[in-house]
Amino acid sequence: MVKSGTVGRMSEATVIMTGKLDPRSGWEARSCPIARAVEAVGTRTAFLLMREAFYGTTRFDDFALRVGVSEPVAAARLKDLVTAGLLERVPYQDPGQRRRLEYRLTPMGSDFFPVLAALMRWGDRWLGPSGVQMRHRDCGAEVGAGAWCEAGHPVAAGDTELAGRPAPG
Amino acid sequence: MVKSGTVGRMSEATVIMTGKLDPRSGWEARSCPIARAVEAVGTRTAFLLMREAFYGTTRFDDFALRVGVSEPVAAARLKDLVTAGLLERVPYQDPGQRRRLEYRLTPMGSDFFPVLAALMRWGDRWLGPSGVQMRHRDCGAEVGAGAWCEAGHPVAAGDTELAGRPAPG
DNA sequence: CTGTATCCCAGCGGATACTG
DNA sequence: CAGTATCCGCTGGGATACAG
Repeated sequence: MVKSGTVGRMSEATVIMTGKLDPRSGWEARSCPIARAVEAVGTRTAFLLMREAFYGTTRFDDFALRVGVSEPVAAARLKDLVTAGLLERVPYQDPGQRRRLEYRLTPMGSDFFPVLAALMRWGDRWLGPSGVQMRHRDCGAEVGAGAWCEAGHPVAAGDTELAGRPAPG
Repeated sequence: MVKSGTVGRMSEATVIMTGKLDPRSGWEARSCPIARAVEAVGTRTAFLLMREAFYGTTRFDDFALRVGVSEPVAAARLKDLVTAGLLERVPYQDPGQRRRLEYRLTPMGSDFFPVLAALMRWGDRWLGPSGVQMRHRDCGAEVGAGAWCEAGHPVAAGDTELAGRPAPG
């Protein structure tokens, strides 16, 4: 989000890169990639806008309508996402039409896809089937998401060890 | 979040399952698994609490300290996560100590792991290396995350087709 | 069609104080 | 150690109106 505020008192010096977070646990802002990722994307609405982008939405109106937020909110969150580098506004021109701008995923934004895929799979599994299916265009098989180690093993929660994390407390 | 509010005006009848969202796009609350997943987890803080749970944190104080939120906030979000079914409070007793409660991941919560893994990988790749490494306990290899289809192909953004989504607009 | 400006409300979160 | 109670400010978000 790269915004000020939200976390009450904190010196400017503690704000690194994507920002803020508590001096008590220096861990947060400096190191934790999850914290930084959530921070970079922003709010719930931003997540949904990213979803729309993956679904192929490019026009402002469609973003607002399909995500179900008001125009001012859509404008603000889209701007945030552009600032964060996940989306970009590119001009285009349909034949015979005037010049327009559309929102498109940057490489950084495109690479966010596994997060959305993982969320989709989890939601379908634990919150009841949604009736929505995502298929691989090339082969038609359904798309899943998960974690694995570089040796190729699937990795579940608890199968991991962390290194490089600052001592807690 | 399973909370009221936030979305201004909307009849109770439109609130389905995990809640709220705009009647304009019936799609939201009913179908979109991503919207429901984000909704179920809740806020930024809830994400970070889930991260801590995966890192092995079980005690209230540690959650508050390591996530960097005040006790009231930690209490509220942890309660939400328990209500949502991601965490559970289980009693335990160390020898010679009094009875305690600890927060533990439910199966539903454990299965959220791929989302966190994907966020971690994305954060490290696009927001700069964090210095944190997650390794597979069994083999020591680093853990990644991504999407693939059931035929085994890796799937990137744009390689997908959606089915079952209500017509937008 | 693609936004911006303004006003208002409500939830999240910080701080402090207090209980078991 | 594990919370709860209270107060208060900030940001996100809805609604409406207006602009390029």
